[in-house]
Amino acid sequence: MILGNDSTKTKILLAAGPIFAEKGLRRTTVREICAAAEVNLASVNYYFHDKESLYLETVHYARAKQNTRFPFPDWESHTSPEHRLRGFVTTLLQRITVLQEAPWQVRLMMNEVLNPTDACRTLVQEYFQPVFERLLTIVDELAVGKLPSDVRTKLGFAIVAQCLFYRYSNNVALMLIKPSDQVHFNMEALAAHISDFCIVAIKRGHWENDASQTASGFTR
Amino acid sequence: MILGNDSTKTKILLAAGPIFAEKGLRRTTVREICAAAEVNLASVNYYFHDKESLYLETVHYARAKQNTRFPFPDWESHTSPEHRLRGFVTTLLQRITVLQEAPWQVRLMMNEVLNPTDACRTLVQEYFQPVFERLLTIVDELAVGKLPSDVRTKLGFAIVAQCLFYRYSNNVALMLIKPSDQVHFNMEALAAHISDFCIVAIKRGHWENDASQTASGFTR
DNA sequence: ATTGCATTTAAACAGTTGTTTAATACACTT
DNA sequence: AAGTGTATTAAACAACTGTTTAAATGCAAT
Repeated sequence: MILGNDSTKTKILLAAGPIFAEKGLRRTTVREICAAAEVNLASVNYYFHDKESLYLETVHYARAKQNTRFPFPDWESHTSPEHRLRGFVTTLLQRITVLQEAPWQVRLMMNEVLNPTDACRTLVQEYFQPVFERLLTIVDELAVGKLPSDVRTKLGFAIVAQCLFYRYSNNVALMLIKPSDQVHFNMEALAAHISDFCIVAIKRGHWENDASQTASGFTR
Repeated sequence: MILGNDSTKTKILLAAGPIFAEKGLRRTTVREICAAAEVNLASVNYYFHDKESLYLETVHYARAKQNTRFPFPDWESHTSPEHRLRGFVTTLLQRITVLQEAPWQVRLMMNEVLNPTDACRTLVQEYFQPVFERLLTIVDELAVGKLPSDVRTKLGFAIVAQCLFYRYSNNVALMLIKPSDQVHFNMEALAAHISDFCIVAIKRGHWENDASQTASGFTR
């Protein structure tokens, strides 16, 4: 069945997205969705069986949409890993940043990360996993030697963590930043800082062996 | 008024904490709290006026309690900043980690960070701010030169971000870690890795000037 | 025109929610 | 013993929830 943008089913789907994203599954009411979609109250149950099934379809729709927006750059082969990482971090920040009023698709997926429902597993497999693998290849190129599998993952997490921080903890972060400094926390500056921070750590750290480097290299 | 542990008011306060922490303000019901506290349904409104006021008092209580548990070590003056950072990261991870079944006080405060209510501002001022300042003094000692104010904050965020990641994104992280690697993601190993990662980046990076180091130092 | 079927609609249902009420029980003072 | 103020209780209230129902509507095929 091909659905036009004005069909009742798609009207519901499009209206439900932003509302679910803002208030989560539990706090949004079917009545609110139907009012926004300008359809009858019973339509949700008619087309989606129940509220939760509509939510699952909404998450699926959000993921599909977000794949085409802010695509990761397709670098030429001679691009340095430093440049690639900078591009990766920039794109990731663009996708998730709250500063520029993140689209509801992002909010929806973030909610899934923080408070997973049944939609979370496929979200990771089909959306996060490929992106993360891509990041890890950059990490491999940056590192001097071959990385142990777990260290590789930890380094990838370190990069992602810093990007996510400015989304999850944005409210608190703003309270901890001196007002006169807030100019320096725009997206470009943050992307540059995070990239530089991780590049230094990955290139200069000794990650080849599992053992901690603190015990050997640092004074107590 | 001095309240015994068996008074109705404290019974409510103690019962409400874990429930609010697990389900958030909206999804917990007054009936559930009263059942857990073994008090009458009307007692919440009698002692706390309404549900939200009880929630605010619960957050306040949680913050007060958490200050005494997992205290940050009081290092001797000759302790190296590397060692202090390791201790800081370890304590922070201990406080917030989900692996060891975080106490409800932590969950409650995390919920406030992600979905701030009126309780968030005082939480930051009286709890997060002092801890963060403490971290920044360690960062200052680690860095080679004097840090610009905004860079100082960014470096502090970098450390906090990596600790928070393993709490906020724990579910997703577990799906991205190879099963055979999961042994290496225990608390001690993570604390060591995060510390080492940040120590290398802070000590070896050139953070004195505002300008990005990528443009000058890295090849394209 | 009539049939058949998908869609839409208003209304009702059954359950849960936070809050209020009015009656009762209790401890303490006078 | 009577009075007073606090604490507790069961019940009810009013609003809101997701879902269901049964009737009405639209519309293409017969």
